[in-house]
Amino acid sequence: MDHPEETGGGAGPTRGREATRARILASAKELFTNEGYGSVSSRMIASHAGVNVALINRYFGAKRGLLTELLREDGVFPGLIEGDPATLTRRLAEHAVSRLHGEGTALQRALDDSAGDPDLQAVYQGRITSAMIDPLTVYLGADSARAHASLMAAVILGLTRVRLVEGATALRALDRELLTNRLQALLDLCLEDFGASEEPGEPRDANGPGKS
Amino acid sequence: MDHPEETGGGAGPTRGREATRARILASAKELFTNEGYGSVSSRMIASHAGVNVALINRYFGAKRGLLTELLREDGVFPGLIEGDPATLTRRLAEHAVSRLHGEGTALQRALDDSAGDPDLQAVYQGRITSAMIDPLTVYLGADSARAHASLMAAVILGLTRVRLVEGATALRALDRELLTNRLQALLDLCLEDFGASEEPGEPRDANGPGKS
DNA sequence: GAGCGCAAGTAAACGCTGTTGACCTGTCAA
DNA sequence: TTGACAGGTCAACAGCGTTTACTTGCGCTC
Repeated sequence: MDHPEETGGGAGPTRGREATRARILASAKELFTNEGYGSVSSRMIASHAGVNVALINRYFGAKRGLLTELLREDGVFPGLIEGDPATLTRRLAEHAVSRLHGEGTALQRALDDSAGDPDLQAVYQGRITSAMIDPLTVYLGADSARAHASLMAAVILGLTRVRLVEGATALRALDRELLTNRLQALLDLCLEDFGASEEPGEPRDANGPGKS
Repeated sequence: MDHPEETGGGAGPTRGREATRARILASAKELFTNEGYGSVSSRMIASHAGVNVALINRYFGAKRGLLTELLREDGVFPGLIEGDPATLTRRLAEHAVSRLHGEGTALQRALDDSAGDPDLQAVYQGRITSAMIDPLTVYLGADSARAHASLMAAVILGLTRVRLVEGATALRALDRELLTNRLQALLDLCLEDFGASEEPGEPRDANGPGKS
């Protein structure tokens, strides 16, 4: 198991289990970041890493395994949920706007763009639930917490989706502060107790924002 | 294979350009509906339709062409946007909730579930913009109409996304009327004029819906 | 030191995909 | 009768993710 010395030591060996694993992972990260997930084949990763294709499946089970691993270290929703409850929606809104503007890890951006792929879908399926909805649910801790959390997730994910599908040029052109405020208001609204709080017959602005 | 006269007309010939096209389309629809898009291969469609694989590409350019064609007749957002402006958000909310509950065309449901596929993504990319965001923008007709429309689209698409990724069990367990009301309120909020209307420092319910 | 044994790495294939170009074939017009 | 041509077929292409059987290299024990 433990591989002694590994020639030269220090900076890192170029052979051996851990070294190879790391090399594959690094290549995958670089290629996914630059080309997206779907456009990068197992063979490309392997040849870029200077290893055999079969090793990808040996070490990561399948191409999808690479994704899981990369996302684990990258952290899709880094500690947004812990913290002062009073500013939760503000933090989430800022995070979402930041994502909308293409900020965040280069890998995150690339994966957002590849979000179509079934593999990504499958991996996100777990991550969004476990890294976002579940913690939110626990955090809120009320009866219908899960529903509130799901609603918030919908708003946040929907924004990513619109960016992907339409470009969200108009949204990105808005004053950032104003957009963040609006988003926060939406998230706050997601949190409000379900019940008789709304009056459906009385939309606030049904004619649009200033039809003039 | 059967080689009838096809002069009988009426029910339709089984050979000839239009007949073959229709047969392929029907098979694609049936298979996509039952198995999803990604799991159905060109060869499966062809063999189900009793035609040669090459004909799919001859008549529809590619597998993706089948999708485009099917979606054209199916109508993803059937005339929701025209109508009384005062009830626009209500209609959209009801539509979204209905989709959330898995109602709508069987094909729509199936395609929602396959939404991952790059092909679907590409086709939806055009459709969501042209069948939802563009009309909404025109409909609203204000300065920042596009931004409002994008925001509404985000909420609606996000809901689909959450259903896909998490199941949205909690949301579907809610009283349907309450959920629709909340959704309508969210959409109304999307429509409000951007400006100094919100006070970001004062979240409505930051501790969650009744931490008790 | 010789030989064993296992982990690391490799080569070649498998079965599948969407797609294409060359080839038949039946029907209709000249 | 002959030609043209649309409709239909077949076999192949290039690529994919993945797997199986194999070779190599290294440490450990006898």
